[in-house]
Amino acid sequence: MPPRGRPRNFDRETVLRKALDVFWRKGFEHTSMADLTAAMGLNPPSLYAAFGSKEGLFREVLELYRRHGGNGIWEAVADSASAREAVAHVLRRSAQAFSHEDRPPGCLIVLAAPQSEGASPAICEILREHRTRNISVLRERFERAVADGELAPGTDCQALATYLATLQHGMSILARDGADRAALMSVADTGLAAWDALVSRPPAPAPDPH
Amino acid sequence: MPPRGRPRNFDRETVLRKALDVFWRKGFEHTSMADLTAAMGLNPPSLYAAFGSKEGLFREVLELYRRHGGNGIWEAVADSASAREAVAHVLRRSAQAFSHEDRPPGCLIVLAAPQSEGASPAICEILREHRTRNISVLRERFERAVADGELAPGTDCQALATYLATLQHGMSILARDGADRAALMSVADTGLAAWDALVSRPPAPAPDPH
DNA sequence: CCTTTTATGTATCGATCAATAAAAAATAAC
DNA sequence: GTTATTTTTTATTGATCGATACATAAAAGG
Repeated sequence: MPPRGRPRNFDRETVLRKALDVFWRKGFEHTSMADLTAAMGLNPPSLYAAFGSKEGLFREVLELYRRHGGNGIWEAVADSASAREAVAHVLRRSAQAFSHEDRPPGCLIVLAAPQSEGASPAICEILREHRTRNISVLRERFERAVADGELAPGTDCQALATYLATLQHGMSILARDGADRAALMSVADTGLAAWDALVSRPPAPAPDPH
Repeated sequence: MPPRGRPRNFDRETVLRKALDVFWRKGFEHTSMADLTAAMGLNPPSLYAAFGSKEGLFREVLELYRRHGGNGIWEAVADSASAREAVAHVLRRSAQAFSHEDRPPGCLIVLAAPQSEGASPAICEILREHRTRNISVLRERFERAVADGELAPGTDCQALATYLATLQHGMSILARDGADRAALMSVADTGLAAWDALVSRPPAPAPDPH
């Protein structure tokens, strides 16, 4: 049964995708409501009735990004067959996603509001939490790898996770600076080679024959 | 001999430091002229007479940052005794500088205007060139290290330089997200360990006895 | 002194910011 | 058809944006 009043003549997800594109290219602060209404094809009152405010719109855009635009970079980490596969996936998938020709370069979550002051504090905090969670996701996978025996006991999983997330966040800057897919993939491959070298177990000491 | 008219009652460099602090914390776009006049203690006409425009002020702030605020992260690369020392210096000095308690966290050049659209295109381009130059500085040092025999012939200097600059740029994001000096230094040390592992020459084949 | 020159303080410019008021339009319930 | 409900359209709102006009103040040159 349709609702009582006049039906809206736009699809919520369709216009959210338009908003995502604008926020992704221009960041939160520099995207004006005029930019959004133009891109979404809505008059301001329709936009505010549907999404509440610029900040509320961005929150919904961020959810859409995580569902469809985030490209599954981080979601696959927990289910990956090994820590190495998780690292390879994150780095290479990032290189691909950040150079996708149909999308703005780099990651919305890294690039949309890097200032600690200035942009809406709530927006900054949400994005910061997403970035911090990237580290946790990696760390937890690495800890499991230690328990599984893939990684040596005593491996500093927090340090490795922070290091890799930092590299991946830097790849957004690189992409935004115009790097092509080959350059991004080169960084990913170098990072993966570094991973292999970092976590290679030193030759196990000969077991005590006694 | 003093100039003809009424002397200005502020020191150019002193107020530039105030402006640097504001731009560093809030980025180019979200810093308003009202923020700047308040922090610098100037009325708008004095500010415009001295610096021309917000963009002109930022250009001078950027020069000041490179001279005094940049902390000598990249300047020492060309003169470093070895490629490894250059890498160690860049990573560790960044960890220190990005967590200096008297300064905003992270690097102005990475954080001030990450959007490709939106902020003044000229400002974005200047910052982008600085970041790109970071890669070149590293690459050139690595190429010299290959010529010196420190690095193996055939080493992909461009890939290594891009990888390390990407890591260093990511450290600004990490710092802006609140990481303390220990966390930043952990990333630096991990990156340095990765460097050592990446460039370690495979054992040289036994020289042909003939 | 008076003129010239430069900097300052006050007040404000038009443009744009995010967000709305009010009325007309389009549907369902009755 | 009439009413109730919701969306759309049009036209603005006060606030803030970067940047200035204008008059005054403070110095040097004559």
